[in-house]
Amino acid sequence: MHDDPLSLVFFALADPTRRALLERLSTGEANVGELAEPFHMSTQAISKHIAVLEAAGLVTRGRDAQRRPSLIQFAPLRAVDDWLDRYRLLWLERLGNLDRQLSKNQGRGSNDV
Amino acid sequence: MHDDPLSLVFFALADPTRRALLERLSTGEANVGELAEPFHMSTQAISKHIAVLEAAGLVTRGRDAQRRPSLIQFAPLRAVDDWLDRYRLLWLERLGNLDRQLSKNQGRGSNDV
DNA sequence: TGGTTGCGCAACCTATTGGTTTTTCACTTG
DNA sequence: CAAGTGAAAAACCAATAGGTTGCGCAACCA
Repeated sequence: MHDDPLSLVFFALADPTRRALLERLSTGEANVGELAEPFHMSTQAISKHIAVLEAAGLVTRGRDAQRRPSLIQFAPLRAVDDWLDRYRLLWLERLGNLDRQLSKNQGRGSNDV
Repeated sequence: MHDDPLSLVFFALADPTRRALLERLSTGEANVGELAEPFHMSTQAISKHIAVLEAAGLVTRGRDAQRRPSLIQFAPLRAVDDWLDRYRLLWLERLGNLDRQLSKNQGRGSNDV
């Protein structure tokens, strides 16, 4: 694995289980046991997944007696959003061109978006 | 690797080399030889990276004589954008709360964003 | 004090990555 | 047709991902 921040975030998100964990955490903090319940996977496996999310900065872990609740963090998601920015312009531009194409010569073949 | 579309996209993006390739391709199509040049890596290695991008739908490959130019595709990036939507609301909300906190009681401790 | 709960850590196993080199293929050109 | 070129395919290898089980530890409970 590459360890630059953005790669860590993308890598963390490249797994349905971890995205589901994140979604669950977006409704409020939870400890490992609670997070593991919907999945048929050991709590240790979930714990590892959380560690990956933590490495990416997507969650932080607190302490409440012997529980270790995970809390979602949005900053890395904003980083993804920022990274997307450079392409947003391009895909809008391409949509614009497409629109122009469509309105210019209506009723032709060969379209590839 | 999990093979659901979104995981493939995130996985493809979780590598600085592949993100650089994508950025290069955002300026126009290019064949493997051209793409490989800035990196000190074999063209075969680059070819594999492109295959990963292709699996995610981020590029398509055309044909021009014996060249096989890669062309960027924006749809998967829009999918990422859509996926982010569900969190955008939350992080804005949190920013809103933060703003309210800040304006309500200016000059206190304990802030965690 | 002794049992239970929540969780992290380490060891271990298998599948996959990410690079290499070698081979094969498709196409152009002399 | 033969030779040269751009690139994919295949075989191979070391490192890592992602799961498992087993163990230990700290905090609660009886």
